[in-house]
Amino acid sequence: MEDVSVGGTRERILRAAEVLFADRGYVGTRLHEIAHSVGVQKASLFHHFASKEDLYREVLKYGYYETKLTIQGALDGAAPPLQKVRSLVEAYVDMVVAHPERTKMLVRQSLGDAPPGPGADEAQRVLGLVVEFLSEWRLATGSPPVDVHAVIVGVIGMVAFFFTSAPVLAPDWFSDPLNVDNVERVKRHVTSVVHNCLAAGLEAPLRAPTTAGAEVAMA
Amino acid sequence: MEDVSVGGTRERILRAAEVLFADRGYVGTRLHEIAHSVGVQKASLFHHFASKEDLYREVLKYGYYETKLTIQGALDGAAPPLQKVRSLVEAYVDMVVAHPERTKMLVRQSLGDAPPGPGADEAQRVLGLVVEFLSEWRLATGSPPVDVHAVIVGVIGMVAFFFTSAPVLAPDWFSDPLNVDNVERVKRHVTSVVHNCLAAGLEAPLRAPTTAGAEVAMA
DNA sequence: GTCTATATAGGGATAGAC
DNA sequence: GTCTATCCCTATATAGAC
Repeated sequence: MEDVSVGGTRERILRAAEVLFADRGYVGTRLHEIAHSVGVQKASLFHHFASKEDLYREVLKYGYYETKLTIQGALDGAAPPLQKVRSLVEAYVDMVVAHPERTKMLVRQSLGDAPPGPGADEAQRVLGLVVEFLSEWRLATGSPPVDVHAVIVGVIGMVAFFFTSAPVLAPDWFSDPLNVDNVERVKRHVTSVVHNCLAAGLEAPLRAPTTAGAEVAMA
Repeated sequence: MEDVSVGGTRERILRAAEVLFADRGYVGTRLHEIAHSVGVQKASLFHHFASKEDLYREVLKYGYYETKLTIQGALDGAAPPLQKVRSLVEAYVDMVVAHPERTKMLVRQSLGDAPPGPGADEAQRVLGLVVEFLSEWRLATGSPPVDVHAVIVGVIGMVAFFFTSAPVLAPDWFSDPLNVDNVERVKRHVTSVVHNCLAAGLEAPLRAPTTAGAEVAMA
């Protein structure tokens, strides 16, 4: 998988397409706009990609690839499991913050926006990594029968919703998804939820640090 | 606000449009499909609605209206607050299950799918109802400084994601959003999360009934 | 109030010069 | 590898008969 972060017209197209696909959806995005955003003519796109659908799939593939890297990175290493859970949440949130478009695209994809393609399989494989980790750990520690899938899918939904939909739904409270305070607030909340779910039956249930700053006035 | 559940061509158009808009998004939905689904000719739609955009807004307006009714219904009455919280979650989940299309549409809307219109204001007003209820209750009970907005927005995101995206993301675990077991599982999980968040500092932290049936094998 | 027929526009994709 | 010009199709919307 090639690095998309530097030069090359092909790469610049991919990056521009990601933003636009995320913002307007597959059908809502016009090739004209992508081309304009890159600074080339529409016809030039067809030299690099066979079709709009092909371009979309390439963008999506790269998104899944990096997501998988992020998750695996947090899962590898020898840290104690409970610490890993925290790293996982942090890494995931950081990735969402760093690439909001990508997350928006994945949400759209899961709404059934575009040609299914190979995307679904890839997503399930990434999900499987986390499920496996949590399941094994849960069995090892003998924590009560938590619905591991529910925890994970719930977290993905929560985080995605915070950064993609909350600015529209609750602009007075969460106007800027890139704001550092907002990011910290989400991390704290999500970590707290996960810990409560997983440690629900343990001796000393972990709580996320409940800072007073978490309090926010009504709009 | 007229009742949409019975006869009338206009009403049948609204219902068909809701399903299609939810499934394919605003741009992805063709007026031809809506007409075909109702069993009339495309041109007839323009007798009932001024434009595609007008039709979309009408559908959306009705969705917000019923959502508001649901929330208010759960909030009214004299039940003890902690019980109300549970009713709120149940009522919300039930509504999502009863009208998956509506929820999908609202998620799409919050992704920025369509002409903003009056929708955003309406959504914020509904959200405000819940924020107010939880905030007042939290102050009264003196529970620790929870981020009320985070809890609510998180729950909305979780539930929406379970029923709209999970079937695509984790089909082996959550293939059928209408399955009774799945619905119960979601309710249990969400209620548990909310209780843990709100009762985090109370004397006897409430836990949702953790049935053994919640456990699910890896796919 | 619903139909058939048509106007008008825009989007994806191709041809072929440079 | 990028451009201009163009083909072809589909989508929204309108006109006007019944």
